[in-house]
Amino acid sequence: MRKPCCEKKETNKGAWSKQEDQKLMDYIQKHGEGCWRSLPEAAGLLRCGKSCRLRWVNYLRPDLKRGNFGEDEEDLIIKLHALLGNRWSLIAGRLPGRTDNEVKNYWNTHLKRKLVQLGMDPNNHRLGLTRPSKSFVSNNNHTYKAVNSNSQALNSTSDPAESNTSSLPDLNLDLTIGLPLMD
DNA sequence: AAGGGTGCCAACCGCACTTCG
DNA sequence: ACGAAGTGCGGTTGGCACCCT
Repeated sequence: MRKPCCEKKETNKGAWSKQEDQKLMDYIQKHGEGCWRSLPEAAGLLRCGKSCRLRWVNYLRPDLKRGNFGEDEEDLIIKLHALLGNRWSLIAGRLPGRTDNEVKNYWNTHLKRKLVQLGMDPNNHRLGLTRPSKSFVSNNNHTYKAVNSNSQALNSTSDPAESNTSSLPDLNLDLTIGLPLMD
C-alpha cells in the first residue's frame, strides 16, 4: 500500500490564497515546472506537490484561456468525446488554453445536458439510444462497454471511434500528437 | 428577508502509469 | 527484473453563488 503524497507534513487544504498563488507563480517563473514533490517546501508553501501542480495547471498557467467556451469549442469537445470518451486530457490537448478539468466540468455541467436535450445519449452520442452501464454482448457478438464509465473503454473489442461512426460519419480529425519542438 | 434547492467550478482523492536506482 | 518514488489522469466532492418560493 502506497503512502499518500503529503502524509508526513501538515498541509493546507481548500481554496488557495493570493499569497500562495503568488509564491507558486514566482517559484515556477524562476525554476520552471517539475519536481512537484519538492516544490512546496522550496517555494515556501504548506501544500502537497499534487495540489501545487493542479493549481498551476488548472488556474495559474499564463497560457490559459479563461471564460466561456465558444460554439466551435463546444462542437469540438462533443466530437472528440464521441471519438475518445472521457479522455479529458487528450480532449483538452486539442483545445488551446483549456485544461482537462475545465473541459470535464464543462462537459458534465453543460454539454451532457445539451446532448440529452437534443435526444442524444451523452455516453455514446447516439440518437435516442441508451446502453446499459455494464458491458454486454450485442446481436453480432461484439462486446461493448459504456464509454463514460471508465478509461478502459477504448480497449474494448469495439471502440467508440468505430461504434460512433454511424452518428458522426464525416469526422476527419487529425489526432496525431506531434513531438515538442527542440531548440 | 429568509430558507431551501440547484448549478457551477475549484480542489481533493485514489489509482494507474512512468521513471529511476 | 523489481520495487519505490514521482507524476498524471479521471471521478468525485465541498462550498460558494444564484435563483426560486
